[in-house]
Amino acid sequence: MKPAPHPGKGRRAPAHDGPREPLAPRSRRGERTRNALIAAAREVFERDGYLDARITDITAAAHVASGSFYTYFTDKEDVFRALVAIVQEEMLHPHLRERTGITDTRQLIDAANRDYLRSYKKNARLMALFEQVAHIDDSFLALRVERGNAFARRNAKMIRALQDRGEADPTLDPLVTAHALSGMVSRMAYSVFVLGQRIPFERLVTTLNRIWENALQLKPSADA
Amino acid sequence: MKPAPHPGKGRRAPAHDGPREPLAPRSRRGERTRNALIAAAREVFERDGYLDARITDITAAAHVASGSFYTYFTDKEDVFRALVAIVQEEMLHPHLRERTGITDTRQLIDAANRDYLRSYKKNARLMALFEQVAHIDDSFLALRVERGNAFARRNAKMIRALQDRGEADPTLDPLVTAHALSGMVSRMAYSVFVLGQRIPFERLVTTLNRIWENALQLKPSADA
Amino acid sequence: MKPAPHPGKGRRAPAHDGPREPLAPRSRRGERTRNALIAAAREVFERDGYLDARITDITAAAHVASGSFYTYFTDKEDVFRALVAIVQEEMLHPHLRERTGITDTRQLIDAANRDYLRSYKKNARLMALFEQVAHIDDSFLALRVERGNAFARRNAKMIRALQDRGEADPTLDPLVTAHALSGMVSRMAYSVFVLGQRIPFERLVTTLNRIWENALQLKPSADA
Amino acid sequence: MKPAPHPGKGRRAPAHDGPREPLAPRSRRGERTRNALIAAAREVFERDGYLDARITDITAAAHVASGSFYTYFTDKEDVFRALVAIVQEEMLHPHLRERTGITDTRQLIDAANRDYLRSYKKNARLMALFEQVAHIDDSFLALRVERGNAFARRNAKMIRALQDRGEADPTLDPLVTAHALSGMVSRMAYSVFVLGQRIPFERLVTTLNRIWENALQLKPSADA
DNA sequence: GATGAATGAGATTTCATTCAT
DNA sequence: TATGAATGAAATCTCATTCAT
Repeated sequence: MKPAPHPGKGRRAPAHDGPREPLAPRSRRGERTRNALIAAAREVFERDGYLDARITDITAAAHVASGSFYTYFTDKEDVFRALVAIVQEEMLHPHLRERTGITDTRQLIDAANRDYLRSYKKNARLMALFEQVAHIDDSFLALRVERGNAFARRNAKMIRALQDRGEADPTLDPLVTAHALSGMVSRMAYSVFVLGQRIPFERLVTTLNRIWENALQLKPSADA
Repeated sequence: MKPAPHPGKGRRAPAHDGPREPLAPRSRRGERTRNALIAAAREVFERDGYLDARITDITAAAHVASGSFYTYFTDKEDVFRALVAIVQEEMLHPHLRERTGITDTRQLIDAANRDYLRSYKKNARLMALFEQVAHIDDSFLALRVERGNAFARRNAKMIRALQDRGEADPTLDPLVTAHALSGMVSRMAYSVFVLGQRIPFERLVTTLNRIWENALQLKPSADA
Repeated sequence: MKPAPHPGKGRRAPAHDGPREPLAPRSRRGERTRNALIAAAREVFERDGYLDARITDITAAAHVASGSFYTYFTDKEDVFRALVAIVQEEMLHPHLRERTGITDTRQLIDAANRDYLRSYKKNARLMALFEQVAHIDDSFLALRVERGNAFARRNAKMIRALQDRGEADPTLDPLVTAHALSGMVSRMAYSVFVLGQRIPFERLVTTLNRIWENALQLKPSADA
Repeated sequence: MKPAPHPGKGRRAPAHDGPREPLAPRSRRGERTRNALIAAAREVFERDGYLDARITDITAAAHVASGSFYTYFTDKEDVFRALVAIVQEEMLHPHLRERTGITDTRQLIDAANRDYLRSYKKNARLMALFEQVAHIDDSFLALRVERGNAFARRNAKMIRALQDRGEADPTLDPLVTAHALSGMVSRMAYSVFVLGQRIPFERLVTTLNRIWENALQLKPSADA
């Protein structure tokens, strides 16, 4: 029953002789408007989903005239990109490991998983949104893939180190394993926090930790 | 726009609350047309994605007048549902395990993973499509979730049995573990066959197998 | 058809349950456009009838893009409603009787009938249109009925007063009589000014007046 | 919100080189089918109204294939015409007056009104339908007008006769009066039996009779 | 910078009518 | 005669984007 007209992705010609390019705001007022639009976009996207969100919903939520949107963004994809940028900054926990001073592998795994899941849970609606958009717009998919790869590469490095020290199953392909285990965690996060799969937080963390440890065949820990 | 057309503003509401219901074809010719439409839908969906597929593209691909679509389906979602039904029937490998007579757990895991991945690879475009639609339309998401749950329940049963026989890590939560490991495999399938992550088939299978075995802490196999 | 779009099959329903509500214009320009659309609607409706009038005919007549229609109205019914509202305001002759200072019943009847018929004649095309729409859309029928009832109640009050003063046939049911006589006049107006029944205006008024007087059994007037 | 596409009245070219003309049925089977279609048409028209009735609704109600409709009728208007013809035959009360042998004017008026109202009440849905169609299709309007005129001419004759005999107000224009009073009755019938105006049958008849008598200024009856 | 009205391309959907079986 | 699938013209309605004020 969806009316669903609209040119759909990329049917419209680029038209590069068009009007003004969206600018970075120069005045303080501009700064405020731009921020209001991003906040409103987040609100509307989370509420309606990416597809059903209309530019005018966003401007309405931002208490701004519809035309003002184009002062700062070219289209929906563009605000979304800005939103992603902001949120990623918020969610960044860089060098968690080194920072916390944890050296025990088991504790490291627990800290990483726990951290990730906690953060995912807190931003569940947003994560759902990113997931949705990744399946709609290839440029965001690429982004997500790249992030996943970086993550996996880091984990692969760790696995390789453990293998070298004889602390992990040497028959595992480090990169594939890293991909698989990271993917497993993020998939479970999606299942539980977005789809509502009923698994208690603690049991989730514990089980995922254990699977990581077992999969790598870590030596039994002292406290086990 | 969910027109959701109230009982009708004024005009006495007719008995039919909408247009004629699409019926199952009664003649051989109708059967042929319906099938042509589903085949065309598959083609168009795989080519353009769910969102950009237009009804008229489908009818054009089926060499049928646009109106004929509505003889058999109510809308895009409806053909898609029909397509899913057909494909699921095609892809059904029921009781593969028991049927093959495999009893060794390691071999069972290998057979299951290998089978799943091979099938996924073969139908990659379609799987990508299903994944996309699940992120767009909640009713399809529910379908996918349910399928995943059924799968996980089956695997959980197997894990529990192994634990009871002392062949698997007894500290693992069977259902959560099943979910996690199944999810891991399907996520990797998506990464490799849809997103094009470059991992050779054999290495993929082997690594996933090994992760399963390790995660469950299976006793070393005889041939290892 | 009242699309009456159910909550939406699957996709999470957005907050807006349909498109944007048409708003009252906020700028002078908007005011002008809205008025142009109503004027154009009147023109097109009178020319083509309600059923054959297309939205695009209206926007074309208003020299406006088709989409602009939906800035102010939801659909054909909606403009029609606006048109009715405007015309009713134009045609309102409130308290005509008291205002004119006429006290003689006969003169009052004559003034009322004459006034009504003159006005009907002047707006004949519009009246025909209203009549047509009342037979197509129940909500407009209800409107017309209500108006008729109000009218009849007023006349019934007058009849009752005359009966109380012994100046009218006491055996008549005031309300039924009022309904019947009012209906008679408006029906004749329709016959003559819309259908083109060939009766000279003066003879029409005189005869209807006389029927009213006779029906009520008014005492003969002095000038008769 | 009505989808409302369709060519609308008379937009399509006549296309006189088209397919077969609808024929009168030659076989007994054909006779049955045609009758079934008319009966079904009545049912559907009464249920959904003329505008919302679809050809396929009629064929469905008649348990006949959609194509069969065109064996007997050219379009919706055509079945409707056939329906009218049949119903008029059913409703014909010819020469009521002479038949009943009533000579007293008052009794004649009562018999005529009573008869008309009773019949109207019995066929209310159909009368509503005819009324609706008259406002939609000019050819049916003409029909109704002609019927009204014939009726009025007959009544006018009677009025003239009464005037000549000194039994009715000589200042009344007979034809206009006849039109007005007949119209009044049929309008009231519509109000009460179609629109549901709550007036008891007997009071309705009595009041209308009295208005007729008064309007004509009949001499007081013997039994009054 | 902000406003908000105007634009218009384009997909969906209906159902009367035809015609091959 | 009957069947019922196929046809296809046409109108509605949406909303991203522009631009005059």
